[in-house]
Amino acid sequence: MRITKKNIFNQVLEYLRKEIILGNYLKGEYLVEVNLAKELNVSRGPVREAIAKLEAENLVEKHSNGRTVVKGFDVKDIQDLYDSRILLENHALTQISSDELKENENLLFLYIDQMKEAHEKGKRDIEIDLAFHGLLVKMTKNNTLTQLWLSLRELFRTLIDITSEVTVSNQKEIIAQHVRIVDSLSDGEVKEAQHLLKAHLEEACKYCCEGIMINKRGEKHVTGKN
Amino acid sequence: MRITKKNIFNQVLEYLRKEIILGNYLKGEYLVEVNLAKELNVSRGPVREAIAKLEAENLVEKHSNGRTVVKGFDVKDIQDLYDSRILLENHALTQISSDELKENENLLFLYIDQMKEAHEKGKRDIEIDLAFHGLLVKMTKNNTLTQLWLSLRELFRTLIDITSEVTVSNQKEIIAQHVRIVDSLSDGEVKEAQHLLKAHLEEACKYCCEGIMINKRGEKHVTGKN
DNA sequence: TTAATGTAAACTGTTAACATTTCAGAATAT
DNA sequence: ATATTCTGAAATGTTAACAGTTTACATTAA
Repeated sequence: MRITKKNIFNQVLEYLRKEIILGNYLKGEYLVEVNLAKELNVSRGPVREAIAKLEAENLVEKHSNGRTVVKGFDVKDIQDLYDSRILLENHALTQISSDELKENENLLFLYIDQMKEAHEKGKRDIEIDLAFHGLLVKMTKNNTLTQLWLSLRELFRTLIDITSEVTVSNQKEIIAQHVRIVDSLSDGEVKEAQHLLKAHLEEACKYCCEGIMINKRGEKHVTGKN
Repeated sequence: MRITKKNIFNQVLEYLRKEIILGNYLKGEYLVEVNLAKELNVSRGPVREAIAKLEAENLVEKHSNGRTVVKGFDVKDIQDLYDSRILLENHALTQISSDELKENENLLFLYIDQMKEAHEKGKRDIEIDLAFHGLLVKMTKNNTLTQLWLSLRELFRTLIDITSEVTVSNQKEIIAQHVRIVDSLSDGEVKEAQHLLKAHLEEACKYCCEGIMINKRGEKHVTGKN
């Protein structure tokens, strides 16, 4: 990996997150700060910070003796992630006040327009997609709910990033689904919006699993030796 | 605060978490690594780590310039926390297989017995209480759901710890509610279990809000000056 | 007076070194 | 042979110093 001088911690984090998801670090493998620091030509500080974040993302586990072991990542984990995201976002839909919706409707449609724009250029704009879904949660005004959603955000960003070659094709349908969700919400049809959102995310999950399978390195359980 | 030689990072974290919740650091106030390090007689490393965790707990916010500002904590935040916990745990109840339940029923009742034991000694065992609720979530086998719940755990531990003088009185009722929840689950009455769990946590929330109000320092909005 | 510019202090990001704990294997005793 | 104790290596926890950026404020120009 090429590490530039600034924001070292973030670069290390993104590198490790991607490698674990892709299976280049295997379940049971130890992450040793000194070794990683040497490999990546950085000091232990940023590596330590990155590992702490990976722990919060459930990709590694810190033992009581301080050592860090990779938890691995497979299709089941993707499904768990999407299941939980469906739970959070569908709950969010029930908690949005009509005032709050009115205030943010324009922004929701702006995001939709920006996705259309990107799609016309043959691109997929992950950030805007996540901003759209994030706004649905933010509109609840529930700080904890928002925080929980945000704690999954980077993981989804990486997942979508890795699998974008699979998902870029059905961008048009994704955008249409976003429109339908907002329309249902505006009409006060919360149940309908929930149904649409669930289907939307389940489809995304399906494509994501496919995309990961394609890119993932072959599984092989490693018994924990450094 | 007295800082002992080992596990400095954790001590700093718990100190800061408690202080922010109690309102001894106010909304808008800056957390400066160098100052905190001097105040607590430790180096910046552990302080940095602690601040990163506080950020994940939504108690502070890191600006793009790197500076850390306290987000504050009030009754609304407690309600958000409990609302989200109800969401996670009630969803968990729907996802527990009967096999999984059979396997863990004994452990659930063990926790209940341990709470009874503590109660007979006039104590309240926070850890066991949290272990009980945590097991409900773990039984879903959904890694993400479990992780989300765990990310709230320390915050709840601190909250319950601060407010334990209020909640220790109704320990007996809390234990009885735990029993009823497990019984409903065992009978396959998931809806009933959800209803009981929701009421259980809403009551806990109420007592927690009371307890915090008693212990909290008077609010005063500080405009962000170091 | 207001805006622009320069500068020292304050603060974070990063690195490197020191301290302590944990681990693995050799040496010893039973 | 098996168990136990010792010892050095390896890894984490912590500290301290360095580098770069941002902030705050004084100075200058319009």
